[in-house]
Amino acid sequence: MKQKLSIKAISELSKVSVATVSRVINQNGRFSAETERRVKEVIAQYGYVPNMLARGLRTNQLPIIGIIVPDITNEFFAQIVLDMQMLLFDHGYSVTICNTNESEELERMHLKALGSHNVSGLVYISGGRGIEENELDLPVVYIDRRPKGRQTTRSVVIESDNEQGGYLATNELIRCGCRKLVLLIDQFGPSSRMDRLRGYEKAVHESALSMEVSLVEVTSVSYQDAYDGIIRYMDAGKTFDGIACGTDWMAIGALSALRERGVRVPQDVQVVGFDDISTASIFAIPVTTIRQDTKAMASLAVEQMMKLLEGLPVERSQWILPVELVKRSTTR
Amino acid sequence: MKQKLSIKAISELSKVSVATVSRVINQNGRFSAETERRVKEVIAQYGYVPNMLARGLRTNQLPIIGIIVPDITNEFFAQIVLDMQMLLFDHGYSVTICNTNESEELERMHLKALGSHNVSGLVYISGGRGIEENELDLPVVYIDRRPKGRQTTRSVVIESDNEQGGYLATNELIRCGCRKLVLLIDQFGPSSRMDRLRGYEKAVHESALSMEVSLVEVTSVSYQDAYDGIIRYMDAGKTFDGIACGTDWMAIGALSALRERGVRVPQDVQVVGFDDISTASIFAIPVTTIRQDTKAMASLAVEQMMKLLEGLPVERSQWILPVELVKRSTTR
DNA sequence: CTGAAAGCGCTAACAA
DNA sequence: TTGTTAGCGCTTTCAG
Repeated sequence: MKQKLSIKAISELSKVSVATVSRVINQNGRFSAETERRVKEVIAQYGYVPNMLARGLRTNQLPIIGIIVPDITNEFFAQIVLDMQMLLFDHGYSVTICNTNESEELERMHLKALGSHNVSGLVYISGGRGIEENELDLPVVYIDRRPKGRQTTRSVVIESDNEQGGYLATNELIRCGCRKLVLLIDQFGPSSRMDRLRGYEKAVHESALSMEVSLVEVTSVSYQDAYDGIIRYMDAGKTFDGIACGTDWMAIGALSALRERGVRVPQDVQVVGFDDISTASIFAIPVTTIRQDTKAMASLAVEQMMKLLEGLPVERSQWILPVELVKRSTTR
Repeated sequence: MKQKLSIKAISELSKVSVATVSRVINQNGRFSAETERRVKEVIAQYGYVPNMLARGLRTNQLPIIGIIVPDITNEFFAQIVLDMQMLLFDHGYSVTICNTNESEELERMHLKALGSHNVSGLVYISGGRGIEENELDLPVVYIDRRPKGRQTTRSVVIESDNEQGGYLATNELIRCGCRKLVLLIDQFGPSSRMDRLRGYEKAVHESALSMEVSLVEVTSVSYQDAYDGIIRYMDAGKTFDGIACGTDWMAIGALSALRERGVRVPQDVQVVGFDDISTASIFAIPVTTIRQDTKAMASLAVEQMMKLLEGLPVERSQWILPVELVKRSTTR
């Protein structure tokens, strides 16, 4: 097996001290052009790769970013994770994924593990309690959620304009003639969902029409819970003509429930989702939804993370990205 | 900020040597019950967490498993990754995800990075060239692909019974009356797709009917490529009455193409997918497909990985998991 | 500009 | 049963 070389081996091969090799590798300190050339040559020739553990032990950190996410199976999250992973890789960082399944217990344990691995930074995607001041002194980028407590100094929040999204969604329904709205959300409700709610209400308020609005709260953002929730709601004899959903999968669950009960969409009831995952566009009735710009979120997240890592000032600690209504067939 | 304690601090606090603390933590060597109690108490009280980097530097490995996957955005892969991450976590391992985007270049670079981080093992999900003998001396579990070269000693292959899957798919089409089949696959074709092809052929052969079979090769397993492929095929004037697809997203792309051209499913053309991702079940026409048991794959993968890590013998180096036909509405 | 040497936190001989 | 100590491979003073 290809024996791994140490910096010592390289130093001997290139007739300089390990200190100098280290300097060349990290491009700090001084060294002559000639030395640099020789060292680099040896490194290239033998395919030397520095041992990150040893380096990490000295510097107290590894070029790894921990990503904490509720469920990588959710396309919306997966998309962000994918993009971040690729971008971070270009900066020389690896990522380690921690699925929390929305469990705070698991989150805490993951946090501990990440700490013991001396990761350089953390990305929190949606949900969870967030990191507390002084718990782990790391740069943190929050995506799609605001931490509960006060925001720590070395952290940045990135989210879509959820309020505007909620507003656009509700507005679309109202504009298309809905007067009895259902807001379908999960009861867990991180900040992003709360913001959407505010947008819903703002739109209703602004319309100045006599509207009826009710909240249907379900356990999770899953297809199944949404489906069950709407079935139950209908079976309780409630009527409505529009549903604004917290996520696309919820919208799809709701649509399935409506189909199950023979309700026509968009004639009898209109529906708007949120996120714009690919399934939304190819569903039986392509779903009108609010698109979040996952690519922009990922690249902004990485950009800000790099600044935090380098100790550079960040322009702002909260970023709000625009959203967009994608009109398809579940609204008239 | 909560100062991180070292093993030395713990040893002083509990009035024993660092060696003893290490013994207690790793539960090896000998120590009295009383000592153990005291050390454990101190550890618990101060919330001490061992520094994995230092440990890794000594032992030459970190409790991290690298997962190499083409695209985490694909639900089929995401599901396996999610389950493995959870299971591995229970064994004290973290995972780091490497998206290769099907690029061998990226794969090679990831491999290098993983090596420099001294990961304990590797999981290869679908695609890529695989690890070569003596390239990196690690336990490797391959899922949904067989390595190209000779299988290294410390490796295990886990895959669905793809041939049987192909057979079931084609058989279903034939049984439902199809006589002019299209096999829609991606030209990249890792081993799994080749096996499916063999299954397709076997079914055709066995039927002893006069069948017409043609291959439509597309660039990738994406929705769009499948859609384009079928549109192009139809526009070239070709006719057919059944399509067996390499993946569910391909099936969904094909179905969209058929709808676009006004072809009725399953009356005029019948379609079978592969994988059984959730979108398949809620598509406009719920897709008949071959279900792969991702949960079983993930848990078997982790189980085998643990054996390899512990140097235990593995019962077998190749595992083939059963698949299942899920009949829905794209076949009669 | 370069080298010698200390030490990051831990494990594993080797002694006691 | 426990303690002492030598590194693992690297970075980083401190001298030269």
